[in-house]
Amino acid sequence: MAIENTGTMKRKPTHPGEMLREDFMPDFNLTVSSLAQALGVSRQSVNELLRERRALSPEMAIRLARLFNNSPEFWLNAQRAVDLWVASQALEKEIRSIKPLHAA
Amino acid sequence: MAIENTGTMKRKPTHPGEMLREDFMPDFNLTVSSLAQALGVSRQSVNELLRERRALSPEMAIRLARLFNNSPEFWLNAQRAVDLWVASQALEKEIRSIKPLHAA
DNA sequence: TATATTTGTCACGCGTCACGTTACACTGCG
DNA sequence: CGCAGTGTAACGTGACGCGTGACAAATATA
Repeated sequence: MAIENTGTMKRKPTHPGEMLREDFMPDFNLTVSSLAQALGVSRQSVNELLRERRALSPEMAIRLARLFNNSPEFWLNAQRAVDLWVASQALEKEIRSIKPLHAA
Repeated sequence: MAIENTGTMKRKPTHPGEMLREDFMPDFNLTVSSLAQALGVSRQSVNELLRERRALSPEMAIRLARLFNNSPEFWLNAQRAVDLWVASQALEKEIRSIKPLHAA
């Protein structure tokens, strides 16, 4: 059963850049440059991703999944958790004014 | 078990706007205007979403989930499938040059 | 030690995109 | 006839992913 944590999470979820930096790059003996080259993107794209300055795009998810033999969904799940957390923080107040509907 | 279809899908997956237009709006007797008002966004945001001219943002997913009593993930799953499909089309050629790694 | 290569990071500009505002026809309904 | 509500097109804005070029520091090579 997947954990469907609907914005009620207390702490900011793990950014995909952290997973890359802490787990994948050490395990595969990769530097920023070698990873960028292996993915076919610029070093800056990888660099800013690792520093968590940008989000993981669907395109990047496909590249990573291909390189590390896992699914794009694996990477996008992590990114989505962050996006949802950030968005829920921003909407925290306004969301209360949206009143749930019941089917007609 | 969730269907993890990693970009090998033949047809373009269902856009969240179509789900809104075909299922939710009829079931809840909503117009573009009334839906926009209920969500607290402009009519154009809803309109362009329905016409599948823009993607469903995390913020919009939270609003929809609140209104219809389901999860943001429900909406973002649909959007992600579309994003992944589009991205995989664009990378179809280039992706082959990325060679999968094996753990060191 | 001196030179050359590689490393991580910054600054800049480009294209794309979600969003709000405004404005335009087209309907019904009194 | 007006008048309110419908769906949609055009415009500007801010945010963001990306590549290019440049830089200092670290590492390798002679």
